[in-house]
Amino acid sequence: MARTGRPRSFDRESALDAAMRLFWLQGYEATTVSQLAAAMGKLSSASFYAAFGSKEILFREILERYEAIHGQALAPLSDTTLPPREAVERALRASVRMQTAPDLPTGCLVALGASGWSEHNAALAACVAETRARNRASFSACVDRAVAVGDLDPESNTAALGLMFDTVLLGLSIEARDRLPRAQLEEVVAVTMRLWDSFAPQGRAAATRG
Amino acid sequence: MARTGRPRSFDRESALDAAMRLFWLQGYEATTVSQLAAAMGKLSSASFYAAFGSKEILFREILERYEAIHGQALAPLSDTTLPPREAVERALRASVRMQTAPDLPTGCLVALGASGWSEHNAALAACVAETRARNRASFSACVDRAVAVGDLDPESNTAALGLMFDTVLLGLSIEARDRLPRAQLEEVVAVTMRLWDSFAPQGRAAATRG
DNA sequence: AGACTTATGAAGTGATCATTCCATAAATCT
DNA sequence: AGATTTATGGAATGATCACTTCATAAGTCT
Repeated sequence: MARTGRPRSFDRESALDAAMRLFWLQGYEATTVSQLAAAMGKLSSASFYAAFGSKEILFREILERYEAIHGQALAPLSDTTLPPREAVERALRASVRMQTAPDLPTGCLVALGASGWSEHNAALAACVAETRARNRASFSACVDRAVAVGDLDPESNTAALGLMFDTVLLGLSIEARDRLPRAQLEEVVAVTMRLWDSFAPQGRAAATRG
Repeated sequence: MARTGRPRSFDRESALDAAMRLFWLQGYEATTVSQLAAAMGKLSSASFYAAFGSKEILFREILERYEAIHGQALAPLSDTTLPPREAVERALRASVRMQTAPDLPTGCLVALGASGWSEHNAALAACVAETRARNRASFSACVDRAVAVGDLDPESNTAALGLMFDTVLLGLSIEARDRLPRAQLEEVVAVTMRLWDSFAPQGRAAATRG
C-alpha cells in the first residue's frame, strides 16, 4: 500500500462496478470505450488504458469479478452439505433475485453474453461460453449427487433433468431482460421444483432435510 | 413484373437469406454493412442502400422474414384444431429442430436478439422484444385453452406453467448456441412435457388425442 | 531538494463505421 | 433512335471506433 507515483484520482473498484454495469447492460461489442471511460468517472482515454489495459482485458477482469460477486448465487450447487434439491432451489431462487435486483441490470451477464459476438472476438465469446458450461456442469453434478444419495430415481432420465435446470436458468435471464416481474420468475422456479419432485423415487417428493 | 430500368444483378431473396444468416449469427450491432453487402453477393454500397434502404430497415425486413419462415415452428400453438398438449410439444420440438438445423445458425434469432443492444438502438431492440412477448402470449393462450377444455387442472398455477414453456424455449436457444447436441435439447423437451402431465387432472397425463 | 514513479489532460493515430454522390451501364417505353 | 428509369462501381462523406503519444502534474523515495 501507499505505492510511489501520483495516485489515481478515481476509485478503481467503483470504476469496475460501473464498467460491469455497462457490459452487463449492452454486451461487450455494443459497449464503447468512450462510454466506459465516461461511466467509470470521466476518465481520460490515457487513464483508462493505463489502469485497465484494453477493452478486452477489462472485460476479462469484469467477467471474473462478476463470477466472484453475482455468480455466487449458484454457489449452493457446490455446497455438498446441502440436500441436492434444496441446493438447486436455493441457486435458482438466488439467481432470480439477483437478475431482478432493482439496482442492477436485469438478467445474467453470462447468459445474455451468449449472443452479439462477431467472428473477430470469438476467443472472448468462448470465455463466456466456458462459464456457462461450468454452470451447466454444476447443475448436473448436483442431480448426480441426488441420485447417489437416493433422492432421485436413477431409472429416470436424470441427465436431462440436470440440463433442464440449466435451460430454465438461461431462459429466465431473457425474461428478466424483458422486464418480467420477479414474482412471475419465482413462480417458474416453483414449477421447476415440482419437476424435481416428479423425478423422486416412488413418485413422491424427497423431503428437504436441510 | 418486368419493370423498367436496369435489372438488379443479384437475387433479392437469396440476398435476404444471406443477411438473415449474418444477423442471426452475430446480432444486429455486431454485424456491419460491409459484411452484409459482401455476404449478400458482393454488392456495392450503392446497391445495398438502393435495394434495402438502410441497415435498420433491412433488419426489420429480416425480422419479418424470419417470423414468416422459421417462426412457423411455433404455429401449432395457434392451431386450435390440435389438442393443447400436442400443440405445445409440436411447437417445442419443431423449434429445437429449427434451432439445431445443420445449415442454419444455431439458436433462435428472436431469443438471442434479447441482448447486445446499445441505448442508441432501443427502438429496434423493442421490436424484437415484442416478438418474444407474442410468443410468450401464445404459450399462455395454449395453456388457457387446455384448462378450458379440461386437459389441465384449473386449481394449479397454470399461468406459471405457460410461462415455463416460454422459459424453456428461450433457454434452449442459448444452449443451441453453445452447440449442445440436438438430442440433448430434445430430451429437455421430453422432460418439459412430463411437467404438463403432472399438471393434468387426477395427476394423470391427458391423452394426446390428435 | 532532487531523483524517481505513476497518473492525467489534450491532442492525434489509422481503421472502420453507416451512408451518400455521381458518372455510367443496362434495361423498358414512346 | 431517343427519352426514361433503375442499378452499378468507385470514390468520398463525417462520425466514431479502439488505442497512443507526450508533456505535465502529483505523489513517494533517498
